[in-house]
Amino acid sequence: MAAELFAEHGYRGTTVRGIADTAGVLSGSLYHHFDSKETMLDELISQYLEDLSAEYRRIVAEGLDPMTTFERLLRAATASLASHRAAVIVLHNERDELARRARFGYLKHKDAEIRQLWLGVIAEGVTSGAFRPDVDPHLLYQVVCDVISVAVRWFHPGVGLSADQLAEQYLGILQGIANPVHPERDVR
Amino acid sequence: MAAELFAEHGYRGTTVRGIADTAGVLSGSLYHHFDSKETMLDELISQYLEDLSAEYRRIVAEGLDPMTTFERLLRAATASLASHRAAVIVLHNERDELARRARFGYLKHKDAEIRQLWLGVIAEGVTSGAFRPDVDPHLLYQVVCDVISVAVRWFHPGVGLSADQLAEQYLGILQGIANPVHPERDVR
Amino acid sequence: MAAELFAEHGYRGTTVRGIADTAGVLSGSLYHHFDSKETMLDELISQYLEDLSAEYRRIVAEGLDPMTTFERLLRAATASLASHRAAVIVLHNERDELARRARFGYLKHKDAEIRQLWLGVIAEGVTSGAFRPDVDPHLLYQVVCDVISVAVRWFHPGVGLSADQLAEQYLGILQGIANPVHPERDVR
Amino acid sequence: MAAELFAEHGYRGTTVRGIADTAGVLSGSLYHHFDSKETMLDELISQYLEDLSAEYRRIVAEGLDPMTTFERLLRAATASLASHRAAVIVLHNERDELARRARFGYLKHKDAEIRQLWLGVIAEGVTSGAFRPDVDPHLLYQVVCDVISVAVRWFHPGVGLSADQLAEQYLGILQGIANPVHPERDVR
DNA sequence: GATGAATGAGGATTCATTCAT
DNA sequence: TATGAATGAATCCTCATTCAT
Repeated sequence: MAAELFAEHGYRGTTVRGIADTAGVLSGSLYHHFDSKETMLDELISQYLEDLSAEYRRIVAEGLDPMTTFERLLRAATASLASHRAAVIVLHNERDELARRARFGYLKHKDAEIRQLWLGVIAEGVTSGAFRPDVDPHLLYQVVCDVISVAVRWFHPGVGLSADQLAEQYLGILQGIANPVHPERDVR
Repeated sequence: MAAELFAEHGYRGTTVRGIADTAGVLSGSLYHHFDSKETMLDELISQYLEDLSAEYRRIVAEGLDPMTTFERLLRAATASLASHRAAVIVLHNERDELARRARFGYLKHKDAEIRQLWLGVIAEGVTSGAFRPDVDPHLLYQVVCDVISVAVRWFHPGVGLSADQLAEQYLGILQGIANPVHPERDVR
Repeated sequence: MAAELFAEHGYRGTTVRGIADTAGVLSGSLYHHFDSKETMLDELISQYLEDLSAEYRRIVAEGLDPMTTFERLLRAATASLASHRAAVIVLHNERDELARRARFGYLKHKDAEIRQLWLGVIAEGVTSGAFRPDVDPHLLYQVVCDVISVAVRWFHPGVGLSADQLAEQYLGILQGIANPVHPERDVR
Repeated sequence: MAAELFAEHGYRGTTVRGIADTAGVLSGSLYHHFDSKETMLDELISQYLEDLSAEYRRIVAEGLDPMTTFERLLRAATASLASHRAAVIVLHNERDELARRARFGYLKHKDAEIRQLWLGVIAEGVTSGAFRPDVDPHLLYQVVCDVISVAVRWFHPGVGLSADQLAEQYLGILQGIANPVHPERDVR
């Protein structure tokens, strides 16, 4: 309930009274369930990051080849746009602001963890010759992150593309990363 | 001065007093120069959109082939990340909120104008065979927009990549849009 | 509480903090009970006009002769100086200012309604011969309004004249409106 | 220039910048001509009271009979509605507020002076039998004051009644004060 | 004399949070 | 657990006044 409001109006733009109204109670009553407005935000975001990184670890643990793993990670990422839509929006919008608060120090660590995971896959792809040798892993990761997190603004599961179709479109556009002289050139 | 604060803390998160402090005056003094906090935001954004769309029109008016025009548009876009950094950030973060206010009704019109301009170039590229026939112009435009506007969060002109180098990296990653059977395949 | 302050210092001259102080709370607390300072003013004035015009309609509905009806209206008017003292003062002082605001558009309509009611009684008095034939109904109504609304500045119920005695004094002074050749000349 | 604004929007409702705009200068420039906003108000009001009481004294000094003197005073009063329109409005609206400030202590004295002058004429009228014996001089004076000062709200010299015609209308309505058994009954 | 930027004390309003009932 | 009145700090904005140019 708070999640959707945070997503739509921003954390600052959402009032506790607004959340209470949406929940059908009075604002004072919310404080029997939450310590503070900030706690609601924290639960939303930490839950999302926990789910996402768990899914990523699961995929990598399968030990498939780099291109396939990359593809699965991308599908997991687009899937999260549907399953954790509000959290993705909020985190994207408020990340900088939150990073300044001690309470959200875990953002940096989770970020680093997830980044390492992707970078490992990409680096392996370059090393193994599956990706073009001139792909900059950091930039590629950045672009993937950007494209995913920002897509949440116009991507509506159930309308138009599905999460998987979106992933496939991205893979198509990203054809450029595959090594043209590599035997399994087509990303899909 | 207000621009950087809006970019860093968001419109809501920026106080008029904070702007005044940054400018080295008292908060009341700002009102000699601006009607309101909202006016400062408006000037920042409308100026940026004016500059950007003027540059885009200039490029299209040159009448070069679609792939070259696309490349130039992309370079202009990344260049704006340096020249209008704060405005890009603010617009990206506040667009939804602002779109609800009558005063910022022009956002919708400017958006549509710029979108038409890009879509025209992409469509021409597909028609002429320069781009792959299965490129979805709307999705490609969306991805370009997303990638550019979100890159502003980590792209710092003067540190690492230049704006032009960033554009080239993007073009590399976007190789996939070029038609492999087309004589002039390489994007660059 | 706000009413007395509006009456004494004017709407502009009354601060929300002043109202809160008088009520023994902090200024923010008032906003649990009122949307805004303007709303407090609105409630005060609209309630008064509602009460007054209801009383006037009741009197006219009795269908008594014009001079008696006129007298009763005048008594109702002076009575309102006691029962709605603050509202009368505020409305008198702020009318012009308020009439410019859309929210108080009803002032014009209520004014017209009450004016029509009085003019009807006066006109009937002139037609029936109870009032002097050269009485100008509009001017007479204006004078009555003026005298009543301005009397609120020095008239204090419980000190000196009662509201009814004030009405009688006015009727005495207004003897001039009665038709000297009419059988029931004395106003009282 | 300030006078009309004070009259139209009230003292508090008039800004120094507004006065300056009307005068075609910038607000800072006004302070070469006036100490303060309050001084502008003071000059307006004290000038008016000076002119009015001088005129009243001149009339009384003629030594005519009470009814004629009363009539002349009334004409002088209505004439002031045209000649000192803004001042009449402002004084009427702000009197209570001003009376609390030391600077405007002279208001009380001028008021008392003018009141004594009218009361003397009325009392002489009652004593001499020109006025009805049951006329309450204080109330009559009050009514005259009220009617005059409040008429300024709807009376516009040059439109409809002239100041003199207004005085005559009032005299007609006030017929009731004349002693019916007195030889010179008609007020006019 | 005029300018216009700057002052600084307020003013109305918002809102997360508390707490007695 | 829910209520809703109260808090109090913070916010945007206004405006009479000053003063260097």
